[in-house]
Amino acid sequence: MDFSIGELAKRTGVKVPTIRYYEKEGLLDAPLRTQGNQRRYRAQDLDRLGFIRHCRDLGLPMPAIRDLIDLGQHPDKPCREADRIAATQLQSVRERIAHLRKLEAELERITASCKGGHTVTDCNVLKAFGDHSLCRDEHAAPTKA
Amino acid sequence: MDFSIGELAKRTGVKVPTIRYYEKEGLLDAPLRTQGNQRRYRAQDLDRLGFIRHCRDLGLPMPAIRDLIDLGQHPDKPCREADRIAATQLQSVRERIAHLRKLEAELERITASCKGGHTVTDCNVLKAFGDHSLCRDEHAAPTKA
DNA sequence: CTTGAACCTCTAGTCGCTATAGGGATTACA
DNA sequence: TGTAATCCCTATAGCGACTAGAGGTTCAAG
Repeated sequence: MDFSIGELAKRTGVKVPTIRYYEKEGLLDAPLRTQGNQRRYRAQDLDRLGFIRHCRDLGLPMPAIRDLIDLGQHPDKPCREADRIAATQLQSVRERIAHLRKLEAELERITASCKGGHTVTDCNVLKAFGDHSLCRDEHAAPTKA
Repeated sequence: MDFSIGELAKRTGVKVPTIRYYEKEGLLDAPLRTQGNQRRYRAQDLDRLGFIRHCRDLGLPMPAIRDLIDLGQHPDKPCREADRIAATQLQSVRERIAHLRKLEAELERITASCKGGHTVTDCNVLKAFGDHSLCRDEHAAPTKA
């Protein structure tokens, strides 16, 4: 019926300190304790932690997960908000991909410029790292919105 | 000839506290100071900071930048190391892209599952966030090597 | 000579954990 | 019942790469 934090960790693949951290951050409810002050969890905590873990794997930041959990507690609310969170995350993922693809292109160009020139003095790689004007594109990190 | 930290910031687009941080971390040499203890920079510092900034824009972690700078100070060394750093970074960028593309696919699927079902009770988006078995692929974050 | 902008150092906060220290609880087995 | 192994507890500090703020000093222009 009840199980320890170690059991919960084993069943979900989430590490023990991380579980305690989620509790402190309010993503997991504080569970009952034994007389000796140890946490004892139930099936519903397993579900909740599985939800959190999947959201984290999908890259959602913790405030977004908090919002989704709150939403899950109010079954009558419209699910527009959940959809908005998913869409926002999708957009952010796409922006990060776009940025990384530019980096990929520049880094390809930079590594290709190494003709085995042997010493640092005439090293195109070092030159390329130093000089943005050699780049085809802008590629500065996006100011996170 | 010499200029202040604010000037250096303006010319490179790197913020003043960040410049001080780079100095503390050993990426920038400690510059000369005025009698009143204010930093005064020269052209070479501008070049160095430009190099650092471009590397950061390309996503290089600070230890890699440190290595490149060290390398630049020893013109006789082979540039193999610089090439290796670039190649490593390229690989890491490619891995991150691969991961994000999986997330993108799952998030597309999740957002598409919202048929405007109106309330949370029958919200496919929330279900999808909670249940990895609905996903087509593995998409957990890669354990960073 | 005064004003106001720019500078100084130091500390703490960001995010999502992870690691460690220094202890107490539980469980399995003899 | 004793004891040893393994678990669990709290609290604090660290990661990377900055950013923000407090509280005080110096510089440059008028």
